[in-house]
Amino acid sequence: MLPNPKELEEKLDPRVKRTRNLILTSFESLLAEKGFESISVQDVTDKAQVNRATFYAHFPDKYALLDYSIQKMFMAEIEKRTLNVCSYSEDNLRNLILAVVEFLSHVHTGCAQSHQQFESLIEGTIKRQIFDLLSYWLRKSKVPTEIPATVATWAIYGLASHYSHMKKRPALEKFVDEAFPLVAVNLEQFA
Amino acid sequence: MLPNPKELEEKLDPRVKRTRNLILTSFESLLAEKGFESISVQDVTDKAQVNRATFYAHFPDKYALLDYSIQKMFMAEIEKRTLNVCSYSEDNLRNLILAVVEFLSHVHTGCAQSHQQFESLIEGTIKRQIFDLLSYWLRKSKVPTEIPATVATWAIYGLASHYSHMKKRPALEKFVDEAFPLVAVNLEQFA
DNA sequence: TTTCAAATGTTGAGTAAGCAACAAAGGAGC
DNA sequence: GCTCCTTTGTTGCTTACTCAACATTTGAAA
Repeated sequence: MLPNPKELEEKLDPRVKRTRNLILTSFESLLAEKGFESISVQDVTDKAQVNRATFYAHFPDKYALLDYSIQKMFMAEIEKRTLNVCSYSEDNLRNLILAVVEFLSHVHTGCAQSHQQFESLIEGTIKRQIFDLLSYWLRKSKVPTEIPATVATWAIYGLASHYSHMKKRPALEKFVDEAFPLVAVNLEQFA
Repeated sequence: MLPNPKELEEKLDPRVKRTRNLILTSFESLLAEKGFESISVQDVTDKAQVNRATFYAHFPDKYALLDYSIQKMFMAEIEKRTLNVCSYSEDNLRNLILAVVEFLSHVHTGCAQSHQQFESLIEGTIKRQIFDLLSYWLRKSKVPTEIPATVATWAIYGLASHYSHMKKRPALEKFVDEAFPLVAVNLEQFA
């Protein structure tokens, strides 16, 4: 179920793809300039050179746009490591942790401001993505995966959030090496 | 009459502006890769991500597109020097010669191949632009300007063409200094 | 508190772009 | 000559985008 959104969006009307990209690009460049809350739909459509009514034809509001944007960026991080076309293994799990950490760090450096509101929106979106990915990895399992996937999801996000907020960040590799076993233990039955 | 095409095109439907820009950008990047004759309308619309039928809604054929492209690029060169909002003076004339020389040189370096066919299409377009500009410069004259403007137009283009085809080009300033009086003499009655 | 400007969503009618299918015109190779 | 394939323009129908106008909501200043 997971590795296919590509096919879907490639069959979209070219105008739709173009418009969404214009909106997305505009939004991401605005995020680099100022805080999410101070960005208006006007701002986005002005910079994208798209009519405001068109925006609402694609997104219910700017929160949906943030969600969409986060999803796309995170997915890119996942696909870069081909974690979207595989199953559970310790190695993949380690890479997933790395991906989440790098993604969150990237968000914190790339966005002008990130208030609590903003961060928790991201948190929800990313945790959903992680959970879906883990569920996909464990899809062949004969035992229920919901609980272990949930635990792992929260643990991974928590680790990444912690790391990206640390004042003195340790080396990435070292940090992941230390944290990894604590997550892996919850999933070792699927290895 | 001359300095206003801006206003006109700023009132265009945003979709039209967007589409024309996509087509134009695609075309200019293709010109940098291969010869004009070997570029098909397909090539242009593929790279522009625009439907082929849409192309024909904007341009009769690829020759019209070339014309449009040359006009825009040349106009940019003219506007950069604010030669579109002034009247005849020796100084402006010198700058015009410089602009044409630089434009033609730019074309010869920026385009992959330029056959005779291609060059004469450009020649026609540019000469029309030069002539219109000179006519605009002389618009307040009480005597007929057609003949002198024609002579100057051909002279200027000829100089630029000559320069941009030279094997060993002399310094630009030196060349223009030498050529300038020969053109100016035809227009000195308007100074 | 009141006021006022700015942002949010929504609507209906007009216009541009996409698409598939077509006839016709080269151009390359046999 | 012929075939085959590509490119060229064109068309009718569908879908997406634009625009102006509207009623609400929000937030900041008076």
